[in-house]
Amino acid sequence: MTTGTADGAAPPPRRTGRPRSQDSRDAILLAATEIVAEQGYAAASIEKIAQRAGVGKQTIYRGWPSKGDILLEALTRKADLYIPIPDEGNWPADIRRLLDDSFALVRRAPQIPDLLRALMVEAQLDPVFGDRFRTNFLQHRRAAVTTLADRAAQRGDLPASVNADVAADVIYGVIWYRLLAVPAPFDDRLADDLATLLTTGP
Amino acid sequence: MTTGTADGAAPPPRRTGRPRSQDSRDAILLAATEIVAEQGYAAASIEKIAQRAGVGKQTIYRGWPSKGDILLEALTRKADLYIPIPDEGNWPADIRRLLDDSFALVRRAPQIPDLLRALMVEAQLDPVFGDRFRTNFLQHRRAAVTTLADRAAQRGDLPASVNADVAADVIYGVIWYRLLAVPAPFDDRLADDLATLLTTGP
DNA sequence: TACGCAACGAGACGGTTCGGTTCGTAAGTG
DNA sequence: CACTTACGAACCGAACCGTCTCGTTGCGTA
Repeated sequence: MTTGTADGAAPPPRRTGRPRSQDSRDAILLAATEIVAEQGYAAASIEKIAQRAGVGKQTIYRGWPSKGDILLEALTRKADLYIPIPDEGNWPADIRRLLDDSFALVRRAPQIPDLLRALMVEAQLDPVFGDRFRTNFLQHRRAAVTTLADRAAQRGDLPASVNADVAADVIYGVIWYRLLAVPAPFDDRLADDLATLLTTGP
Repeated sequence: MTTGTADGAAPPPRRTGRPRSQDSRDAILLAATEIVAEQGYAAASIEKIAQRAGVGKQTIYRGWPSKGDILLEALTRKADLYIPIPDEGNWPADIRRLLDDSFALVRRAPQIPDLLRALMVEAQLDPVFGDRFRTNFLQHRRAAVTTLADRAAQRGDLPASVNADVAADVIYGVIWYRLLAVPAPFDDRLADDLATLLTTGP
C-alpha cells in the first residue's frame, strides 16, 4: 500500500493546473450508492456509475484504484460511521450500547446494508481489495468489541463463559449473517438476545 | 419455481432419444468445483466450466437453471453434506457434537469453504437464486440447531440466556463470518468457546 | 491580464469476456 | 431403419474495462 499520501514527508497539495473537483467525487459516491441500493451490486459497473454521476470514466480511475474502494469510501462517509466505543463503566451496559448504536445506524441509513453486502461480495471477488477491506474496515469494527471485552476482563465483570475474541465473533457474525443470509431485521429483540447471551455468566 | 420436475403428477423418466449423459453432469460439477477452489469464484464462468469439463455450454444450460445451482449441487454432493441431527440426550453434548461434525466436514473437504463462499456471493448477485439458496440450504442447516434447542427447552436443560433462534444465529453467524470475513480456522478452540457460551447458564 | 497546466465531461477504441443460440452429428428407442 | 433427443463446437451480439483523445474549464503564476 504505497499509494496515496505515502509520498515522502509532506503530501504536496497540488502545484498547478486545475484542481480536482470535489463535486465530482461527491457525485461519484452518490451515484455508486444509489445504483447499489436500487439495482443491486451486479448492476454497478464503472461505466454506469460514471454515466449516472455525469462524469467521465477517467475521473473515476483517477480517484480510486477499484470499484470496491469507491463503495468503501461511500460507506465510511454515509454516516459518521465511526460508532464511538462506549464506556458506561460496566460490561452489560457497554455491550448493549454498542449494539444499540450499530443497529440504529443501520436503521437510520437504509443504504448501508446494501453497501455492506456489496463490499463483502467485492471482497470475495477481488482478493486484493478483500485484504484492504478486512484491514481498514472489518478489523476496526472488531477492535471496538475486543477493547470493551478487555476492559471488562480487567475490571472483572466479564463472564467466564465469554472471551474477547468470541464476543467479537458472535456480534459481527450475527450481524453479517443477518445481512447476507437471512432477511431478519436488526431490532431490539435481537439486541436483547445478544446482550443477554454475552452478559450472563454462571 | 415451477421448473424441473413440477411437470404434472409423475416425473416422466424419459421416453425416447439420446439419454442425458451422467458423465457430462459429473464432469461439469467437478470442473465447477475445481475452478472455484483453484481460481476463485470470479473466474468461474459458464464458459470456463464447459471448457474444462469438455462439454458444450448447451449441456450445462439443459441441466441447470443458473450457475449458482451448479455449485449448489456440487456442494450437496461433495460430502454427504447431510450432517445428522445429533441426539445425545442433553443440550451441551448435542451442540458440541453438531459443531464437531460441521467443523470436521469443512476440514475434511477443503473445497467446501470455497463452494460456500461462492454460493453466498452468487446469492447476493442473483436474488432469484438467493431465495433458492436460503430456502433449500440455509434454512435446513438452521433448522438443525433450532430442533436441538427446542428439544433442550422441552427437556429443561437449555440455559435461560439462550433461545433457539439466537443459538442458530450465533452458530451459523460465526461460521459464515469466519468463512467470509476473517481468515481464522475452524478448530477445537472455536468449538470450545461456542459450546461454552451456548451451554453456560446463570 | 495573459499564459500554462492539469483536471474536466464526453466518447471512441480495441480487446476481452460472457451469455445464450444455432448447427450438424452422435447415441439411444421403438 | 426412422425418429427423437442430447451432444460438442462454433457463432453472435452485448456489455464492460481500461486507455486515449478531443475540446473545454478553472486555478495559480508570471
